[in-house]
Amino acid sequence: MGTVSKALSLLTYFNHGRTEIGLSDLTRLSGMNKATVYRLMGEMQEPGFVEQADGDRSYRLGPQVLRLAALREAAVPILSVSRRVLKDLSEETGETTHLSLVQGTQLNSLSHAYSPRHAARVMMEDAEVLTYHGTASGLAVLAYADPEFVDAVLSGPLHSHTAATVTDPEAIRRQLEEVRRSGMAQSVGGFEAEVHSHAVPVFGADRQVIGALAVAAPVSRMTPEQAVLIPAALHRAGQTLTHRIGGAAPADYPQEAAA
Amino acid sequence: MGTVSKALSLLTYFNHGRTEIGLSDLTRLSGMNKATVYRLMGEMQEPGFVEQADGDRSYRLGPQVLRLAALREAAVPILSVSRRVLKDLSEETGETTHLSLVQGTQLNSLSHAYSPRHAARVMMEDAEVLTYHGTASGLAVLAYADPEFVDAVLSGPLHSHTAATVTDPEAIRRQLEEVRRSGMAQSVGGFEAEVHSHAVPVFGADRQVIGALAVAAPVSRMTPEQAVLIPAALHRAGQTLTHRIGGAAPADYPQEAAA
DNA sequence: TCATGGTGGCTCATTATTCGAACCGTTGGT
DNA sequence: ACCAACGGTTCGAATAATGAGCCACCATGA
Repeated sequence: MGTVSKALSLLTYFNHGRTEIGLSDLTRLSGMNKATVYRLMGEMQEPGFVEQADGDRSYRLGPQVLRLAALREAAVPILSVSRRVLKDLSEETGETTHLSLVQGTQLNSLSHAYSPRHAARVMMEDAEVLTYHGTASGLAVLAYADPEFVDAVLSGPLHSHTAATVTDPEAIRRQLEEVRRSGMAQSVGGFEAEVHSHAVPVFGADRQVIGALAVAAPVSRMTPEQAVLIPAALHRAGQTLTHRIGGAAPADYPQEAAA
Repeated sequence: MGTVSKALSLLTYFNHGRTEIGLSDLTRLSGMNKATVYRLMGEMQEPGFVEQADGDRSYRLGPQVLRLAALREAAVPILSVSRRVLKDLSEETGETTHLSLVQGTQLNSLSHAYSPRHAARVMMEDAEVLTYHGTASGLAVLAYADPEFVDAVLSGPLHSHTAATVTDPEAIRRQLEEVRRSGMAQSVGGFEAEVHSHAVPVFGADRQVIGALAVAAPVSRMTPEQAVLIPAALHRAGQTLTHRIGGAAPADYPQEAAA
């Protein structure tokens, strides 16, 4: 592994539960040498990609990443475009909606919207890591990903989030077939109990899947009416989003909602 | 310079005018060897920090930076907090307001708000690089920065944006004295002609200056009434923002607006 | 008082990694 | 057919990364 990859991999240990990490923790998490981690973090600290907290000297992400994110949005305004789509979809369905994007080998939720219609909502956090096998979004992405990528994911360890999580690779492959047929993935309690999620893939300019758009509702609210309305609205919203970001669905992607 | 620094420095060449850069351009901009740039970009591409456009193979920032920015906001919610402060300040003053943050050796505008009161507004873009010597925000930061940092900035080349830009180091130092006395920086046409800017420093938890909050108005609207109202409102907003992000002003920072 | 075990920070001989001139294969303009 | 510029690749030489180990510091506590 190159030095740059090592340095960047250090940044992957930051998440919502761990927004600040000390030097020793970081060496343990990464398995690298302490001096190496120290030097790498020092180098990333100079331009402001990470910074050290005041009290203890633990590291956290720096302000420079905000600048890069703003420029990324300027180049590919996926988040700003998605916010509108998410908001409209939330209002139409009355449920929580969220967008997740493929980033390297992991899938991250990056934007979400709530509907004011119900007090009980499925809560979301941005920058949360979603598993490919245990979420509707993950399945929607896998169904349209490269076969090698699918193999890599399914050959790895498949963690169970709830009792309802499907972890058998063959069963998952059968689910993917079904997703390709309908153009939509579903997961009932696979990631969090009592949550029924629908998800559709979002495509980039090269017809490659880049993420997923999802609606997450409490299972108790999934009435027959909603079970028709949500897939239809979600399918439309997915096509809108793909189109607005300059993307295009592959030729075999179902043009009509058929869940 | 270490390999990691080199890799990260490549990311600094991206800006609003250049959101996609080809390999050759990047080698010219950085002065590095083409093979070096190629390898570095390749390494940053794997985890999704940069990605290659479809048509030509030019590079642009990748989706991973969005995740890091979301986590940075989770750790230090400076942008989300500032949006409220900026909005209130814009409404109170009737003018465009913006927040800029120190990132390594440069100052970047990162968030802004407009007032609906006037059709003619000073327009802003996020992630724009501001000079320290030619903007009110830059002067506000310099006035409270480390002396070594000030020396480094003033010993470098000082570009003229307009005919009114002050580029004489000694004149700038006198301006900084004045800023420290009043707690507020001003620039009339120093960055863009016809724009009168006020700015106050924003401080972090260690009483170090981390950025600046500014109001930018057309010179034609800077009536005597506004010339009193803006500094007062800005001064208050700066203290609010510093406080809300868990920061603290140094002991010698003026507690009352005195512009 | 003096270990003990934790932290962040740093050194330096060893070694693996990066560097860069030169070279491909394409593309696009003339 | 030519030339120039592009992205991408190679390989010996040179440079930069490595990591065991040390240091200072700060708790805790026997």
